[in-house]
Amino acid sequence: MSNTKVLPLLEPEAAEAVAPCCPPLTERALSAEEAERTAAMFKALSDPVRLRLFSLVASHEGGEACVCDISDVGVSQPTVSHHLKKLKEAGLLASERRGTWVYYRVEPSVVAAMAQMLKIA
Amino acid sequence: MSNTKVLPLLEPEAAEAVAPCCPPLTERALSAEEAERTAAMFKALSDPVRLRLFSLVASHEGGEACVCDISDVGVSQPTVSHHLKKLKEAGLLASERRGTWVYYRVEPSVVAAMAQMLKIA
DNA sequence: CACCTGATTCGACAAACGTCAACATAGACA
DNA sequence: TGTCTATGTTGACGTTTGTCGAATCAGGTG
Repeated sequence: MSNTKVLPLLEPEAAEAVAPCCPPLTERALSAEEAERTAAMFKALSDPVRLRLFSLVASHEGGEACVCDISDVGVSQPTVSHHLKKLKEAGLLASERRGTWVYYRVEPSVVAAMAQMLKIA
Repeated sequence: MSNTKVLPLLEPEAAEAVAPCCPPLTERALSAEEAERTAAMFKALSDPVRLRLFSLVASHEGGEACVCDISDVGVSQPTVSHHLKKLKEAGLLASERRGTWVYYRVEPSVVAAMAQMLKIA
């Protein structure tokens, strides 16, 4: 196939959309588009396996973890890869290959935006 | 179905599921059961329509809203009812019938628990 | 009582999702 | 070069989810 394909590291659209998107949910009602974008972030954490993977990365020393360190969550390796991809597409994780292994780390600003929305009262 | 400790303010089911579940995700990795319970809460907010309904209730004056006040989110009324039920089952909303109308309000402790999990350093 | 309005439940269907086995790709090393 | 290990991708399958129309329930009013 083509060797000039674009790497979906962190789509500029997602990066821009997430940062200024989120007033606290008590402040005002969300528009349809805001709800669409925001729901996508929550959906990324709505699966038990994904949530475990995310917590494994988030709680790992150094703030990042190799896939090999977090693959023991009770599903097959392709499934782990699939979930990590979803977390990456949602902007919650970033990945980087260093030699043999691929490391994932949390994208703090996106998670902070989610937390801010849940600032009730 | 009832377990050891139940907070008086919450439905037994919801209190059981939510109360002791949530260290910050950076603190340690979630167990399978913790992830199961927690993912259910995030799943409740993972749909755009549900998220809009939730924000409509949360941002409504007095902290509660009649179904009739928030039904205009672009789906049929049975669908609205279905989503409100899901939010209630997840412990995020509580409902009360007063005469003709049914009022929904946010369950602050549950939302606070979710926010605490996203406290990323 | 009958009638009306607000809200939920039921039944059905298409779309989205999670999962796996098989295959493909990337890098290390001999 | 070839082989081995670590990740990612593909294709398929069963389950779950979101949606609606129709029916039903609940409460107020005449």
